[in-house]
Amino acid sequence: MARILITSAIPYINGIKHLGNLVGSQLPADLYARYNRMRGHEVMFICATDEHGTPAELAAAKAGKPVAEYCAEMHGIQAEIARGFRLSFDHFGRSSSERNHRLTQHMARKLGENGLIAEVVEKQVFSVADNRFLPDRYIEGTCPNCGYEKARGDQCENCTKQLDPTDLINPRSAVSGSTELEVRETKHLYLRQRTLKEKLGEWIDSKTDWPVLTTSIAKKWLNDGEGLQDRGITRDLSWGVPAQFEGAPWTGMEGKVFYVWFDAPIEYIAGTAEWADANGLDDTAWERWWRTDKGADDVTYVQFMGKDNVPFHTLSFPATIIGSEEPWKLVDYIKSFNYLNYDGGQFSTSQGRGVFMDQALSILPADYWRWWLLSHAPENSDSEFTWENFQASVNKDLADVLGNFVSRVTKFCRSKFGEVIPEGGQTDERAATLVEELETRVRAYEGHMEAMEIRKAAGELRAIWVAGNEYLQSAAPWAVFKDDPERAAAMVRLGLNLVRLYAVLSEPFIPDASARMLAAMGTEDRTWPGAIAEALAALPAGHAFETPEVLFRKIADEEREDWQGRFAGVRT
RNA sequence: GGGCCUGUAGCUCAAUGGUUAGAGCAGGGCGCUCAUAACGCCUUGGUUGGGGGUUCGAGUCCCUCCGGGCCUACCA
Repeated sequence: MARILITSAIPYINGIKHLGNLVGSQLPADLYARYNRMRGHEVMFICATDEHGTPAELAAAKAGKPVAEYCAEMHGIQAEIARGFRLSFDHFGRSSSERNHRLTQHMARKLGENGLIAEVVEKQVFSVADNRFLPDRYIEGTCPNCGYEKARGDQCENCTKQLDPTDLINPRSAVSGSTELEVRETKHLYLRQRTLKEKLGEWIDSKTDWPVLTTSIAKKWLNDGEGLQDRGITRDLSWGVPAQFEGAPWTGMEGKVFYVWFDAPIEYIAGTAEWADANGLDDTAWERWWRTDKGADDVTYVQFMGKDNVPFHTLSFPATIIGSEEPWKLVDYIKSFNYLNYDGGQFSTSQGRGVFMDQALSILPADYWRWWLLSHAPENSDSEFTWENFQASVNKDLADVLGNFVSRVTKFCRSKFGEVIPEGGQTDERAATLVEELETRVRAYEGHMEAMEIRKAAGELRAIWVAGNEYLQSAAPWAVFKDDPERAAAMVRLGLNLVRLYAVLSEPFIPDASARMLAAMGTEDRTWPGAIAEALAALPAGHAFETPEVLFRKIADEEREDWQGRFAGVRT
């Protein structure tokens, strides 16, 4: 039994995430966690909300609420939606937790003691009306290059020219529109990543099995231009982890907080501590997942994230861990994803374009989305959601191939033998052929799941479902029944056992349907199949079952057209 | 501007430099009737974005052009 630590990139607090966010981190992480639990491994699966930073403060202000209250509320909403999608976190924490405050400050202090923090005085734009320093992109003005009037301080989206906020003509605050802007001096702490460049480079080079997407982004940041740069890890904000605390080896940081990207990954650790707290366990319970001096030596740590998160997980966070010179567990494998696009364009939170997690669940149950998203996960390149494709995949794969298989087996048995696994008869060579095929396919499925080849795993699982229909078609128990009911009984017994086997194999993808299939078969036996022949004998003759309601309903053309129109425009 | 990824059948995607480029869906034909008009079998369909090169051999490696995407360090 292995011990596997899994973290999903933590979703930002300001609003409900769309399906692209879901499929880029939380959903594949959940798939992997569920699979490993099914295989009997000890799994710790942690996620949280990422609650600090300028956008959170602005979103709270817009909602007319204190930021702490706003975040608490949004955390509750996101947690509820995560449950709706059956995301099986062992704990869904908060980066604003007391645990994360303490651990973030601890890390900063260690880094300071190890000479890895520099104090830097720099100039930043301050908005008097907003009473806050503005990040570059929150300053708008006319582009000096192309004349576009809504250019941002970091870059003009019209001509793509890189800008400095002071380049802008008629600069104004993107928050309030105020033009009362001043350049002020402010002191910040910098993490001296340059010092760690060599160690980080060696570490990345040792990860030869990581996805190209992951290592190429890391290497680019490490080696491009002047190489890895030191990075500011504090901000002039009020909501966050205070950068000044008892024993901190620096002064003059009053009223400043750590940068959200400094404290967010630390929340993976703090979130595990929150898990221990929530379950009444002491520190040793979470430290055995994270401290290699306290039992985490045999842990395999896998992170899931969208490609935009990669630099922070390959460089900044490891710099924090390595720089602390404490025995924290470093990540073993990073699975990164490209983006999911929506019907020819991008999902857009600001424009309300695309399907958001709450809307998705209001239309169809979680399994429908889980299946489509996972079987189309953007592993190698950006992929695209279209309603036609969604409808076709769900109807064919879930309703016709799997759902109808369960339906035809159970209903045939009910009408000929009653709702009990029938006895008697022998299976023939067709059954042997099926067992042989499943043996190969199940092992291939396991291989893909272990390698986190999600689309390939989905394809293999589907082929396993199809094999059941092929068997029934060639065995034709409905014809055999007419003059040899016992032989038909053996075929049906096999078919009903296939339903149980499919429930077990499919659990990571479609947990609700899996549970319904097991319930219908009247069993709680979720044993992962070793030898297929044995697994197909789990339900003995005489065992009672129930004929389930339709497992997956089909999506009608009119529904699809309705949804297509509903999610094209601006969210109301 | 720079870096990386990407372009394969109508659609979504596969193919350690090695037979005749494969699947699923859609399309066509046949079969079956247990089942959610479902299932099974057979089948049409490709100058692998264009051009050049390396190689006994290129979807794959190199150059170039065209198209799409991401990142580019103060959004997260």
